[in-house]
Amino acid sequence: MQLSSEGLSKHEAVYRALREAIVNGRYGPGDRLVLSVIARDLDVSPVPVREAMRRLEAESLVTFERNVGARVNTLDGEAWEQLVEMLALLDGYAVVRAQRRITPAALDEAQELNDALRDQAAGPTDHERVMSLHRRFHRVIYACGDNEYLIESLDSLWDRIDASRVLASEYPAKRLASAVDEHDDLLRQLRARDVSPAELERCTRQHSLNAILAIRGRLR
Amino acid sequence: MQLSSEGLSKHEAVYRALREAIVNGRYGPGDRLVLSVIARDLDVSPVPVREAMRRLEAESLVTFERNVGARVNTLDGEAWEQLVEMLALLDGYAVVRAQRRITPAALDEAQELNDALRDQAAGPTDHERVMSLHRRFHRVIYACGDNEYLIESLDSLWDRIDASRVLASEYPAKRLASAVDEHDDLLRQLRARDVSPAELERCTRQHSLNAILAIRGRLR
DNA sequence: GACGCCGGAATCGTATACGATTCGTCGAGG
DNA sequence: CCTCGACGAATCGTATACGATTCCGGCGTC
Repeated sequence: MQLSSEGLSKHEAVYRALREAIVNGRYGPGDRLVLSVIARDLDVSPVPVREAMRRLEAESLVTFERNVGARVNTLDGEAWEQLVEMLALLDGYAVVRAQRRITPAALDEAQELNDALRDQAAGPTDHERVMSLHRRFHRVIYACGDNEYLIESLDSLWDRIDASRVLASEYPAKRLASAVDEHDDLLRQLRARDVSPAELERCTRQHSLNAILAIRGRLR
Repeated sequence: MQLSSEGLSKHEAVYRALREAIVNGRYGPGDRLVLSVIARDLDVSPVPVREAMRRLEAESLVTFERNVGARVNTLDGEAWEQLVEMLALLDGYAVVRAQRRITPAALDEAQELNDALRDQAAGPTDHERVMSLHRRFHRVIYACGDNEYLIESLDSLWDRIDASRVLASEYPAKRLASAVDEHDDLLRQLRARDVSPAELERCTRQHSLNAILAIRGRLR
């Protein structure tokens, strides 16, 4: 692991490095995060590492056990579903907010990302790329919603979901194909501008909840 | 300030003490949190205090400025409205989840809290008590929703809103009276069980958004 | 052979120490 | 009297040190 050493304080650099490693799966659920090891790896003292880990703890990415140490958080099936349910809620609302504000440029960008996603669905699955495209697609729309806290919460939720590795390991190719179609529908609705907000929200929520249905039963 | 010294690690105790002080307004928005001062106050070294503050930072209750120090977060009018808008979203959903699960006991408890709130609305306003009753009312309902992350997020949102002191200083007595009536309506709807979830959600959302309307203009 | 106890290694939690940065103030020069 | 610079106090950020707790493996006993 390496520190991006651009005038950041060390705890900040450690924080970013650890977070990135957890969200991208280089540390998986249940993995131990030993202070002294990480400190040696990154060539800092344990103090800033502890600060970084406290922040990660507050974000529910890691869990501390007193006098034992920290581990990357693990989600059981139920917890995972509850998280995605919240994602569905926030995402649905973000889309409604975006409905009135979205620009043609943003619509085009989202369309491109979804087209790229469709290509991925056709070929052999590169999970990392799929997850990245998928998130970027949704994030383009969130950005139009123009509510900083909403975006922040959505990012945090996505990070926790990514960190759980459930999507990376259990997302069926078949579901991806459906998701791409649902994205197209969503963009159509946003372009048309004649869909009622309530209907748009209901529909978008369902899109997220479909991920639960597609994966339910695969966990545990 | 004092530490509740029950087998907690020191950073945990400091964290709770600081958080409580911020949410209850003993530290107000913009107040400085000087490490060495707090450490001396609580009779610990600065190290655990820093850990506690990093957690508070991650929860957006305080903001650090490098080499300068930490302050209790300040919300401008727009940020405050965005937060309450998110509260409306989550709260509305929590109520819908609670609709199917709520017990007569919970309904009674909520009714008692709202009755107490009505008493407060009549007499001279004790803001702290009003805020406490109000939160407890909503929390009883959240608990029935049975989604741990939803509850966690709602608590975190309420803490940020309380910490901003906007409600404590700007909530009009008139609005409190209306809110009490809306609470009664909500309980009626929950008891009746014949309201559609969509309608219940719309209605509950509006209840939270009314707080924005009541306060808009008073800020800044 | 199974069980429990003991001791050392690993790791955490906190205190202390100290260099680095910022901010305010005071004095000199204009 | 105002402006600018320099110095000192306050505060932060990080390293190091060390006691406390937990974990684990080996040894003795039954």
